[in-house]
Order: sequence, then structure tokens, then C-alpha cells
Amino acid sequence: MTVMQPTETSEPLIVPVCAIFRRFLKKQGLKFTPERAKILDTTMKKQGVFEAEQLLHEMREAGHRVSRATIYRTLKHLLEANIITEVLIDSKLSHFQLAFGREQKSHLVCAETNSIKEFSAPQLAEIMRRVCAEHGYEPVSYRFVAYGVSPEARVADSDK
Amino acid sequence: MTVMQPTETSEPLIVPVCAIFRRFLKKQGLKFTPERAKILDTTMKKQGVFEAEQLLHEMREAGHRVSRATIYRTLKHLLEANIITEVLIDSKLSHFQLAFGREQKSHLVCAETNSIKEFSAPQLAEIMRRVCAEHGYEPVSYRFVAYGVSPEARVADSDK
DNA sequence: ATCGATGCAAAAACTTTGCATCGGT
DNA sequence: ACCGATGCAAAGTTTTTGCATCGAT
Repeated sequence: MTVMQPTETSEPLIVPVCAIFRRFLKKQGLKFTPERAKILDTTMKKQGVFEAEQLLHEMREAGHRVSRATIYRTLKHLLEANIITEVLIDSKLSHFQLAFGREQKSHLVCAETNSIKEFSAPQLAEIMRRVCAEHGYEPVSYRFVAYGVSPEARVADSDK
Repeated sequence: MTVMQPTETSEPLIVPVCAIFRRFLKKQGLKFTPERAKILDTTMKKQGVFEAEQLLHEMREAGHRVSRATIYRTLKHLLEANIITEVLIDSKLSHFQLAFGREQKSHLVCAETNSIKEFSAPQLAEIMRRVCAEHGYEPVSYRFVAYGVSPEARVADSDK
């Protein structure tokens, strides 16, 4: 699957996410291990969406010895800690993206090629807050994916 | 994926979805079989989101002999025909919901209990159209899920 | 010294596919 | 009659789990 980079580069994180994660773990009575540190580290360098297996392979190529089980287990904690979020791109694969200390990114997916573009729309957070308020919920996060047919796909279509 | 705008009615379905499906199948050179009819039928009676396995078990309990393979294959066609859409509720499971001839429904998910509430927000379609326009995409559909902590979950929390 | 974490491999959960046969069009 | 559809079981993918050992606090 192709992932296009966001057009606007997001500035480096000011927030020490690592400290946030440690605090989260401690609060849950969990431990901060070198494996978790390495996974968080690799995750923080990610642009756009990524998958668990992808992360595993990248880490192994980088020479880090981490098991598949630990990747999955840590990803769950990062999700719980709201450091990453999950996005629905297509069926059956879990796609993650960084969330903490960043503006929430939404995705524009080409309905034909499945290519992914990121975008931001502050209105979305607004809608989340409003809907939560209407139901007495405490807002946490949201996910928005727009599907459309890209110009490239339309060109390809007319070739047929 | 084929393009089909959601209509903006929340009224009961006037459109004979069955005919829509038949037309879709014919256009693709596919056949309308009794199994597909039964699956569509069961699907149309669904409220809220559902899973493939769930559908399979319900159909079997109702005495319909349909194979798991056919369920999955048909669900794909219903997705293609934009009669159902897919929503991300939590990891790893594909959740579907009726889409055709209905206002697009979004979901408010409790971050603690995973309970799901539906809601509508016309602004979302607006955002989809705007983002698509900005990128030269032809709008197809969108998905929005808001996560928050429900009042019930907060009560349960304070019990601890 | 605890008790959670890790790695591994096995298991589970979900989805797809090959193949022989059946049945819409 | 053709060619797609079905059911079944096997295979494929992605994710989880049991268990013995390790290591953070």
C-alpha cells in the first residue's frame, strides 16, 4: 500500500513523549523496558500510517531484537496511552498513526487505488466535542477518513 | 469501489435495495443467486454495526444454509455496491453497517466500554466534499468515529 | 524478591482460496 | 451450454496466548 507524505511537514515534537509513556506505564503498574523504549522510538519516527508487521520488520532490519508478541503488546499500550491511534484504511489490517502532541491527522483515501493522503481539519475536533457533549461523554479522540476517486485513478479508468 | 452518494433521507427505505443489488450484479456480469438474496435480506434487517461471523451464525440459526465463504464473498459485493459500508470500531474486526439510501451514520464509541452510539452530522459530508475538492478527488463517502468516555463508564470508574 | 515483561512457538481468530459440482442467464 | 457461484476444507493472515525465563522496580 502506498502512503503519501503530508504536504506540510509537522514540526518536531516538543513534548517528551517518552516521559508521558513512562508516567502512563507507572500509573498502570507496568514497567518501562528497553524493548518498549525502542518500539516507542521507532514509532515516533514514523510518518503517516503504519502496520504492526511493518514496524517489526523495520526494527529487525535496524538490528533491534524485538519479538512480534512484544510489538503487538506494546502497540496496545501506546493505543491505551493515546500516543498512537488507529485508522480504518481498508479491511483486515490495523493501521496506526502518531497522535500525541500532534494535531490529529485525517485521511483521504482513493477509493480505487487505495493511496492515502493526510490532511487536517480543525472542524472535526469541534464536531467530536459537540457530539460528546450532547451525550455527556468526555471527549478522547476521533477518526475521520474520506474516500474519493483521485485524478490519477480517473485517468487510469479512461485508459480502459 | 464504485461511486454512489448517500441520499439525505432518514425515512424508511423506499428504494428496493434488492433491485439495486441485482442491477449492480448484472452490470458486473455477476449472478443474483438465492444465497445472495438471503444474505442481502438478513443484512437489511440489521440495526447498527455487525460482523461477518455474526451474520453467518444468525443465518444458520434462522435455518438458512449458507457457507462462510459465500458470506464473505457477498459482503464484498455489497461493499462494492455501496449498500453497506465498513466502520472501524476496534482493532482486527471488520464492522459493517447499512448505507444505501440512508443518511450516513457516524459513531460515538465509549473508550472504556466500547459501547456504540450512532449519530448524524451533516457537516461531515461537507468536510468530505471540501477536502476532495481541494485534492481534485471525486467524493465517494466518509467515515467518522468519535471516542469518548461515557457517563456510565465514569461511574464504574469511581466505584473502583 | 516481586511480579510484570520477553521470546518463542503454538493457538486462535478472521478471511481467502482451490477445487469439484451446481445452477443462473 | 457457458461461466460464475456454492460449499467445503485447507491455507493464509493477522493477532493473541501459554510458558519458562529474565529483569525493572
